[in-house]
Amino acid sequence: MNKKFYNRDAEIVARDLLGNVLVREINGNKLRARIVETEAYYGDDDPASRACQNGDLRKTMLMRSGVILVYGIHNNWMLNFVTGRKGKARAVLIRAVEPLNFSEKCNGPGLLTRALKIGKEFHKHDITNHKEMIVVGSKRKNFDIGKSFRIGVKKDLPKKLRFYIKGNKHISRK
DNA sequence: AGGAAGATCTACT
DNA sequence: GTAGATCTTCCTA
Repeated sequence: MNKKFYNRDAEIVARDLLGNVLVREINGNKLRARIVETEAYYGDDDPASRACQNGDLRKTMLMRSGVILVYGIHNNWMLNFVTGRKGKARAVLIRAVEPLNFSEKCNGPGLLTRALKIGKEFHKHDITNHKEMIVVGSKRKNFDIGKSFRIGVKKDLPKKLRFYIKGNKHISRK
């Protein structure tokens, strides 16, 4: 997926990311995983996002779209992509993926980063131009998209910002 | 320097 | 269903 793909509102990118394939290359081995669950995060006026505070996370969310943002919480790393126009503070969280050519469980944001060995090293790197991790488009998009409120957040916005592939067995929750 | 909060996961009841 | 582990980041003094 090119930069133009990410250069839209977080909600749109989150929805369009479903079904695409995340390719993680480790020592020449390619692990492929289909994205099945995402969430959109905003900076300003989003009480769930730490980017509504000052700090490195907010700064990163203000960077150009396509930047990888890795956020650590409770001994887990969260994988995000910065979206929207520069200066907008928006990002999409990858909450769950479906393993295609390996077997570790990826039905949760912390689990997938562990299975794919994604850590702080990727913070601020570029997902549209990276040797070890990219997202490739998929034509197989004949599925229904489900919507819900975000999971695990203390204070959510009054809007459904979580998207998932309906009926998929690898989403973190129904 | 210290502390609290946080977008989680696992295990046990 | 509930509790506890465990770590990074940000805020305050």
